[in-house]
Amino acid sequence: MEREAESITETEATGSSGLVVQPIDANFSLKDRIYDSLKQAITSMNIYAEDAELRLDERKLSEQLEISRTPIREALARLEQEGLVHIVPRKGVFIVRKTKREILEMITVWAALESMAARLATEVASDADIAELRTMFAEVESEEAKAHIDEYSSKNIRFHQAILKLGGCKLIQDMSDNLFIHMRSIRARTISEGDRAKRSVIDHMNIIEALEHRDAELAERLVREHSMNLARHIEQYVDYLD
Amino acid sequence: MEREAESITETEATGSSGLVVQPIDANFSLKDRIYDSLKQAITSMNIYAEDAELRLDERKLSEQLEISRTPIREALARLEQEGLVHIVPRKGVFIVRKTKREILEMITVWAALESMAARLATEVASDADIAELRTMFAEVESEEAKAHIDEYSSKNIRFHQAILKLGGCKLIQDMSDNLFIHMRSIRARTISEGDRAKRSVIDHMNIIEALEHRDAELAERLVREHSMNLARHIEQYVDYLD
DNA sequence: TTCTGGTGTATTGTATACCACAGAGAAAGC
DNA sequence: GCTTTCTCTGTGGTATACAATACACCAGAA
Repeated sequence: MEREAESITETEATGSSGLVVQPIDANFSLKDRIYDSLKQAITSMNIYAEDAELRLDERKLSEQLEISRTPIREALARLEQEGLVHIVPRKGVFIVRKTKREILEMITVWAALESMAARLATEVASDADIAELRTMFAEVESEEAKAHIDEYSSKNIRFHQAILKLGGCKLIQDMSDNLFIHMRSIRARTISEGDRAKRSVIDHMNIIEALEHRDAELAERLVREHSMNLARHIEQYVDYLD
Repeated sequence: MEREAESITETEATGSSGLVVQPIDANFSLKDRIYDSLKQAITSMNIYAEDAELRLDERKLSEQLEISRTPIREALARLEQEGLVHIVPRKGVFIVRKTKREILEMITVWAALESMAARLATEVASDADIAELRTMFAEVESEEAKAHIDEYSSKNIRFHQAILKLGGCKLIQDMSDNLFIHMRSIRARTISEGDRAKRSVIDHMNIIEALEHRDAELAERLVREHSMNLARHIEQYVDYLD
């Protein structure tokens, strides 16, 4: 009993008022939180701006976050593996600017994944799920969101994510999400150009109809061509990359 | 200026005028070498064996490799991001055993990527490159490699990698390589079952012909169905996973 | 003045010490 | 003899100290 008292006083001095539930930070280590935090920070900044600061300073980060460099370095190692940053030995950590070619390749992969998802969706998705696409579609089109680029762009992405989800393949979703992260910063600047928004709406409608008719070939083709059109558009008109 | 850069081909512009000492090993830090080493070690072991040791001990590794734990931990962080290992806080580092469902999803993604590569190949690959497939095909079929599972399997993979390469999309190649790493340990055990090897050879020949005829639709479909057949086969007959 | 060489500083790479927690085994109580 | 609890050990998590190197700046000589 005395030993009990001793050990308690030593370890849990802080939360002594009955029933302090603190399971919170148990499952997540610093490394994970820093990873999420950095990823969030990187993806939300415009890395293609002229004055963008692409260098990450470990020491500065450790001071800001009030932790040591070790977990930061592990988080950075993960980010490098994911392709968001590039670590140059003895030089520093730099946020990666994707080249135009890399962007185009990401869109190509995206086209491959989403068209496969659409194909799968014609087999496994429920009628109700497909019907929901129409609701989402109505939202995107009706709200004049086309005027508000940001909003339109994000709803547009959500439409595509919905299709990816309908395929029922978790891996496709995850890989696509990762691609979207890299493309997010440029999508807003491309979707609004020309009459692409209008054509995009038509494409979406056709895709929905193909899914409703359970036409695997057509759904796959429409999704693929829709994405590849974006690639062609970027190839022709975008030149702020590189 | 950028246009200038674009016109220049991506060849390595090493100034080849006398006294090229060494491009230098300075680009590789311990962390990178450990990463490669561990990846190599993990992919070459049979992680589905009953007695497989799935636990990785940081300290033991540091003693074996005669370096400190820090770079090892960074390498492990990268491997975790890649999905090869799973780090459980305060418990340990474990090599990931893919579930049957995950394997099937990887094959699905692979089908999506390779069928897209085949489609692209019909547009961008040179006749010579496609012709080379026949050479490779002959090797695979003739050498009675079918008896030697390992050899046949590796050549089989190389055939598919060749198609992926013909598409000219670097990202597709990289992502597929990553998928192959995860699948390598199970491919050898599936490819030989039943008369799959024979059917596989026929499929390959048909794919080559479709590419030669520049038939994008057919090439894409054949590649996709070839992969999805593997998925169906595994779904039905493989039960040593989970 | 300019070029070369060195030194100093800042920053990353690596090693090591310490901490917190999980799990097993031992010890004690029933 | 069984259960429970405690302690001990081993492991990963974090902090920090030290080493190596890249870059900038400065000094001296041509």
